[in-house]
Amino acid sequence: MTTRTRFAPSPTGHVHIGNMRAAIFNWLYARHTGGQFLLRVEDTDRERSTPEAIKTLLEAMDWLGLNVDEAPLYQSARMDAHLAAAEKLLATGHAYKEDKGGTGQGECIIFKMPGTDIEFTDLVKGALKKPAADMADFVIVRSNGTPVFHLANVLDDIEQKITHVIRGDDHVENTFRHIALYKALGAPVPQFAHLPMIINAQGKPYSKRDGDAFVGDFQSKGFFGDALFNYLALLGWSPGDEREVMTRQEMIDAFDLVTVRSSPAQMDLRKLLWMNGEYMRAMKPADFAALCRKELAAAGIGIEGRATSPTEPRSCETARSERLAPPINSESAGNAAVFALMQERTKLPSEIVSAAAFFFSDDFAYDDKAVEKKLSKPEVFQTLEKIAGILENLEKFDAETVNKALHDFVEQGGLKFGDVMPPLRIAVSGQQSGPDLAPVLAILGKENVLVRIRKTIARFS
RNA sequence: GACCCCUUCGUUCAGCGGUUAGGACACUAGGUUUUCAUCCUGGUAACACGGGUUCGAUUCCCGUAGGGGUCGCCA
Repeated sequence: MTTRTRFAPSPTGHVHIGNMRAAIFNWLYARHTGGQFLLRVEDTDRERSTPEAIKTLLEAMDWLGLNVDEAPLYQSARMDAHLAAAEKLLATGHAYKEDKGGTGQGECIIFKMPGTDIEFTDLVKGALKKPAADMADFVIVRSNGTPVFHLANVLDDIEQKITHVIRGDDHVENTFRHIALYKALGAPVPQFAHLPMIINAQGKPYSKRDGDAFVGDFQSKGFFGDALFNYLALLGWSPGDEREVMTRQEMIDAFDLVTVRSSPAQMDLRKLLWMNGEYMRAMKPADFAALCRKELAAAGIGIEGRATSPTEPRSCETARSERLAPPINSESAGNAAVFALMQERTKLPSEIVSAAAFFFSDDFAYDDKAVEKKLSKPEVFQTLEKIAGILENLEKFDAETVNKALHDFVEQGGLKFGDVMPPLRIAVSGQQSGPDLAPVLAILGKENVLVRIRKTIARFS
């Protein structure tokens, strides 16, 4: 018998990270066992289950690569079947009608617990047992005629032939009731695996106020679906060895439910960030370049020529002449060099713009603190002037040549690197930190570097 | 309150009767670098507590404490 797992969320417009981890474990288990992974949309709450909410859900799954093997089952379409089953339970004596609480709202249908102890072996928590005395009968159809979660959930799992119910810890108590339902319905009881919750630093369920709690939050911040998947898979599970950054296939191969931990786990956004950086570095240069282009374009920075600033049209010749020399040439080699420099030091796409914009725009902003700290003494400007002179006379302007020229300058002048490099970096980039300076200068090109140095001198001396 | 579950470095995952208790993130000290980041080499840091069982417990059992979950005509 092939395994069939499912993700059964109720669409609310947001997909909680804890829910998504349950989906990931379901997916991983189905793939590991060569079975099927299904989706059931529990959309009986018509208020919240809007088309947009369902779309959000589907997009989140798609983003994380959680492909399903069959068309989703929409619970709202199953009401007749649920009600019919309730009638059957009534007919077989497993349920009865009652005006519970005597509210006068009419009779609801109540499932009669069998009166025996119920036990099952949870795949992650082990043997679990509940005595008959601790379990009360429960409502399966409301007095308004609508089915309750327990009935609908079990019936749909039967309909979808689910063999392994992998879900959140908060459902363990329900499981005893569900097992009784399966038996009364004459259906085989599936295996259960209850996942511990994701908690915050206070040990409470991780929620929105603890930080990013929804899949969409991570997506919009630029995290990769694969990185989040990888991180979440490792929250409560490990392959048994010391691998952490793993491919999908490696995770599928190593996954198992019995090795899932049964204690709650806390989100560590810093480790997620680190992992995202690992995925960033593992990207193909071409893919990373495409990402850079996208980010820069979104920030209004054209990388094939001058900066494109919507507020500053550059058609006027006068305005043009006042601007700096053109930024680096638009040859793809130049861009590729920038991207290569960035790929080594970026963890989130959003960092690209702030760190690399100066390559493409002569309108880069100066870091006030850096200026105050490094460009305050008069002699700094003399030094910059000298450097400009030296660079201007260089025949070649590749990183190696530039690097040697700068080293020679420092040594012959009896200076310290700290007196020379930081001001120069600020002059050409506005920032006090960044990639190796020589390659940066080489990429910018001699003309740009000279103009930027002189503009800096003019502005701050 | 009742019932159930959980408890190894700050976080996370290993360990499944005998280990110098390991890896990763974070932190930190050096190295590399003009700087930040990357990278390399180190370091700090944990078995909640008390009883058993055993030649021997982080590992097994029982308590205690702490934390969490569930007790709806919500899902």
